[in-house]
This record gives sequence, structure tokens and C-alpha cells, in this order.
Amino acid sequence: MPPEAGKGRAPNIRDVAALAGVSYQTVSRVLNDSERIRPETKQRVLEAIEESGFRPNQAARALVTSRSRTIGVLSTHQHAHFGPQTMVHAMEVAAAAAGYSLAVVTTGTTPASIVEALERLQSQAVEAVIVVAPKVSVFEAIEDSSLDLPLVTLDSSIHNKRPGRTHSFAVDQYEGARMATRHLIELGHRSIIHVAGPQDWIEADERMQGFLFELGEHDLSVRAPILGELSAEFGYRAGLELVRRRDFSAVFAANDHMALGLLHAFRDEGLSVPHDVSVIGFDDVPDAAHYLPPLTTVRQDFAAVGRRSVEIVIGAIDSGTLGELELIRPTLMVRESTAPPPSAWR
Amino acid sequence: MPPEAGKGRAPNIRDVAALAGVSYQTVSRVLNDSERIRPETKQRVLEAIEESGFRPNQAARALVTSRSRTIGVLSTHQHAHFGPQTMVHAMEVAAAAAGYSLAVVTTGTTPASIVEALERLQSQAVEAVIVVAPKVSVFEAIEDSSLDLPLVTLDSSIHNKRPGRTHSFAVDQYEGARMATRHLIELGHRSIIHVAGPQDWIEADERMQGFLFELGEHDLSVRAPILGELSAEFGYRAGLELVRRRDFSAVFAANDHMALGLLHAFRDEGLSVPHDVSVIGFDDVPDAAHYLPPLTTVRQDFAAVGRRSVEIVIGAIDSGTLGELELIRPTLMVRESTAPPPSAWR
DNA sequence: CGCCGTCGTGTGAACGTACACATCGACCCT
DNA sequence: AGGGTCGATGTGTACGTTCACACGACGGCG
Repeated sequence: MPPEAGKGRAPNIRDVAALAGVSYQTVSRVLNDSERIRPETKQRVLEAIEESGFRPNQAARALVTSRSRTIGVLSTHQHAHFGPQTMVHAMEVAAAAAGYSLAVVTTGTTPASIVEALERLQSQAVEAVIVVAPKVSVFEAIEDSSLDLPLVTLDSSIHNKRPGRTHSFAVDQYEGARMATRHLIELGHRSIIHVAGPQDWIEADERMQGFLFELGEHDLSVRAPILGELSAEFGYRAGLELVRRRDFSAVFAANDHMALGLLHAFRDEGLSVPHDVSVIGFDDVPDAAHYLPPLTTVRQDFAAVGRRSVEIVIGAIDSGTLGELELIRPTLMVRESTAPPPSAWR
Repeated sequence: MPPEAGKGRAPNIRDVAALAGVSYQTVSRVLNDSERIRPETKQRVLEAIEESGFRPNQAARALVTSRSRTIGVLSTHQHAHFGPQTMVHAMEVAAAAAGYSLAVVTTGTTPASIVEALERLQSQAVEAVIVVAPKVSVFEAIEDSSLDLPLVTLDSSIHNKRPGRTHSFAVDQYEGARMATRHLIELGHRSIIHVAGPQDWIEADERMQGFLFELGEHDLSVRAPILGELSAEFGYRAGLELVRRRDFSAVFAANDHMALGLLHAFRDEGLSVPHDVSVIGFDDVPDAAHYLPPLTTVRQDFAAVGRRSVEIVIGAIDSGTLGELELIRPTLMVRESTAPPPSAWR
């Protein structure tokens, strides 16, 4: 008999039970592989399931258990780049392995749209939430929205301690920024500019803090960072402006896209990287190794963050409590966009 | 009374009904905004909903209607780039506007993993499927898996007509490839190489076909295309190889990442783009305008594809039939990586 | 030798909603 | 004036599953 060949209605556990000659409850037990079931009975039920093409009805299951086995992911499109994409994919895989599904909701960053997104997640009865939009306003919206669910935000808030129930986990942005800055300093740079991301983005702020701290450690003076969006376009404009100032020998960009824009601007203005000026990025997107010149940058293991975040929230669902969250260390990828400063700067 | 302050149990329509002094059925009618309900009654019910913090239980609703209001998206990580990301986001927005949710499942491209992904989608009771992994093997797996759902694949299969129930929709890759090729020809190039993507990817094949057709139109001879993955890394290796041959004045890369790798290789080998050789890409990723030199490429409106694909499947859910699917035209973005060939090539 | 615990399985409810139908009053038309 | 229609709301039931509990058989133990 071909599966799914029935009378329109999908088979349910009673059909399976009849086929196997047992009660529906026995089928249910097989489905939830409880003990207390004779191996041969189990076998018979499994065959009946196979033969009937039975597929458990998630809605019915969710209704009676009031568990959706779904994890909500709140993401933002503004940041629709390599990192989030990689993290969400890793979450998907990890969730599937644990028998969970993902409900991904993308949103803007206005309070209204975040509240609306949380509504959508709640109406999907998610059991936990992972937030990939680490923005201050997002946290505020979450705090306001009195939702009572395990919630993890993917950021490394060392200098952005927040009250309330939000826990965070991520690659250590602060440490990454320190690594990048230290690398430039060790090459001999004394005048370093930071082209930073929007400061209401936690990670951007963490990178800035790490940068400032490391400068302080080496008694280097701080030039005002340039603030803008994390795009190549902004990096380009910032680069054009920087060329006019010429009061630096190295630039630490808050991400690789910005760094690409900087490379473009410097090139347009006749500055050679790394001969005249060094540039370092952040993220290590796959393209970074093929920028001109290949970009020195800080690699984040996004996949690990995604995987781990799912483990964390599932642990929280089961135990009701978030464990200790240890940040992941980034690694420095030295390529060709950094070099010792020209002699005039030593 | 604060919402959600109850006794553990979430309020249901009966609670709301009691609060409003009506029957639960009346509440149900308000929820599904049917007519035949007196405005003042409706108002009273809405207030009761507000006061109780009631939120409809999707599981119960899905159980009784046997409709999940969920659209499944089958995506592949191998292609975890700008295009899919943008499309999925647009789908999300469009689906939400129509009262649907998305269930995104990412997968490898082996038959086994695709079957498994389809299983997962079916177990989530999706009402339609959008496939963002336009690979031949994916279609075969779909055909095998006797799933009886509206299904749209996001590709432009002109030269890959397939049997069965799979309909396709996308930006016209064939036309885009023709536009790119024509642009090079109009600049005066007679010897053009195509660095192609994997030919079991429909879009990669369509681009190749468009390229070949346009060459034929102008009686130009065809050099063997180079086949590989759609990454900067592969573009770089292909570029190194091409430099040794030197039997071309222009390269059409199957996507922007590949083009970036080519730029890198040519630069490494002392070839100037576009002076010595022209390079054109495909996609117009946001970074492309800041490559060195800024990349001439073919822009696809991914967001439109995402939006439209959701409209299409929702239409199919409602009416049971897919409408006519008209491909979206891409646009040529001329920047600085293409120029007339050096005199030796004229 | 009878009692009780355990194993394996079955029976009755309940989850929260929507659909089909029933009810009840008011209004219209002849 | 009375039957029919329609508009507004209420009542019963079903969806497919799991949980709590009941039940019979079997074995060990006092």
C-alpha cells in the first residue's frame, strides 16, 4: 500500500494503533520512546507507522503539552550580513539536532517594530528567544515587554551591563578590539584612528571600548573616532574624510565592510595600503582574504556562537536557569593590509 | 489588573467570554473578524481581550483548522550569501503582512539531507514550500518525496525545463548573463572567458547558457568556461590560471565573489583592471561598488523575488493553483572594472 | 500459598479553538 | 395578523495528542 494513499485525512495514532493491534496510548508511548514497552510491541508499532505513513501532528502535541519545541530568533535586517547569517544557520542545525525548530523573525530597530516582532514570536508560542540584534533600544523594548521566557542576546556586554533578565553570550568583542589595536601598536603605530559602528549597537561599542582601553595601556593619545554605519559605503566616505586629515598611520575599522570602503577611498586618493597607512578590520568575512590588499582582521567564530546559544537556551528551557556564559575568544588573522608605519611616523 | 497575572494558566477564549459576558463562540467570531456581530458587542469583547492579556493559541487553532499558516523555506547554507539572505528577509516581511509565519530550514545539497529537510518541513505542517536551493539534485529529491504542497523554486529555468509540479520564479539569470556579455562585446571585446559556477546549480547554468547564446549571436568563438564554486577563493585560483593563458581580454564571472577573487589574482600578477583586462560580475552585492576597481555587475532585485514568491505561494494556498510566473529583469550596473580592450586585442 | 510490587498495556479525560447547527427575537411582506 | 426570513448569539462536537490513572498478569517473597 502506498503511503498517503488514504481518504484525504492524514492517519493519526488511532489508525496506527488499529493497524498494529494495540491501543492508541501504546503508539503514543512508542512515539515518545518511553520505557515500559515490550520490544516486539514497539517493533510492531513502528512497522504500522511506516506502513501508514503516519506523521505526528505537532499542533495537537503542542496543544496538550503546551510546548511548541520552537525557539524564537529575533534578528535584524539592518545587519543582514555574514555574521548573523552564519549564526542563524548554526542555530538551525543545533536546534534540529535537539528536536527543536526555529522561528526567525526579522525586524527593524525601532521600539515599535521590536515590540511587534516579540508579539509575533509570542504568538508562535516560542519557548525561548535568542536575540541577534544587540542594540540598546532592543534591550529596552524587551525589558518593557514583560515576556517571561529564557532569553539570550548575542553580544558580549562587558561595558554594557544591563539589569533585568537578559543574559548575553558572544565572541568577546572587547578582547577582539584589543587584539586588533595591540597588533597595530606592536607594528609601531602611535596614531591610530577607529572608524566605529553605531554606538547604540552593543558590539560596536564593545569594540570601541576595547580600542580605547588598549590605547590607554600604551599611553597613546586618542583621536576622536568616526562614527557611522557598518557598511562599505560609509567606510568609503569616512576614508575620504580621513585622507584630508592625515593625522594617523593606521585605521581600525569596526568591521570588514567598512575596511573595504577605507581601502577604496585610500586607493582613490593615492594612498598605498599598507605602505602609507595600515588598515585592520573585524569579522573575517570570506571575501576579506581577497580584498586589495588582503585584509588583516579579527576572526569571529560565528558558527560556534550560534551552536552554543541554542545549547544555552535549551538548557534554560529544561532547567529553568541559564548557566555560566563564557565568551568565545576571537583570533587575529594577519594578512597584508597592516605593516609598520612609514618612517615619518616613527 | 495587570495582564498575565493569572494562575499560571494562560487565558483562553472562555475566560475572555466570561469577562465580556458573552459566549466563547462570540469571542471566536471577533477573533476571526466575521461579520454578523454587533459593533458594541465586538467592542466589549476586544476590551476583555485586552484586559485579560489573551493571546490566541496557535496550536489549538492549527489543530482544528488543520492549517498552520506557515510557509516552509528550504535554503542551503552552501550558498549562504547576500542573495538568499535578502530574499528570506523579504519573504519574512511579506509573510507576516499576510498573517503567515516562515519555517526556514537550511540544509546541505546531498539527496539525503534534502529529504531530511523536507521531512522537517512536513512535520511542521507547512502549507507551501519555497526552495532557495536551485540545484538539480534538489529538484530530484523533491520529485521523489511525493509531497503534495504548492511549491515554488527560486530559479529562472528557461533551459532547465523540468517535469513535475515544481514551478520556478526568479530574476532572469539568462537575460542577465546576456546583458553582461553584450556589455563586454559592445566595448569591443572579442575574446571573453566565463568563470562559471557549479553547473548543477540552475542559476549558474542559466548564466552560462545566456553567455554562450550571446557569443553566438555575435559570431564569437567560445573558449572553455572554467567551472568552480561561487567563492572569492575559487575566483582567485581561476584568475591565477587564466593569467598564464592570457588568451582573453575580458572575464565574465558568475558572481561578484568570484569577480573579487579574479581582481585579486590579476592584481597579484601585475595585470591592471580594466586597462589590461575587463571583469564583470553578477549579483551586485553591497560591497561590489567598493571593490578595486568598483565592479561592473548585474544587479538582481532579490527583495522583489522574495516578496513575490510569498505572494505566489499564498495565492496557491488559497486558490490551489500557481498563476503565471513572470521573471524579473535584472539591471546592468556599469562601474569601473570594464573598459575597451587594449589595442592588441582589437 | 496468598499478597504485593512491577511490568506492560488500556481507558478516560483534557488541552483551546473553529465549524455546524440550534435558538431566539425582530422585522418585513402579503 | 401570521408565517417566513434574517441577524445576532449560544450549544454541541471534533481535531490528535498526552497525562493521570486503572487494570490484569506475572513473579518474588514472607
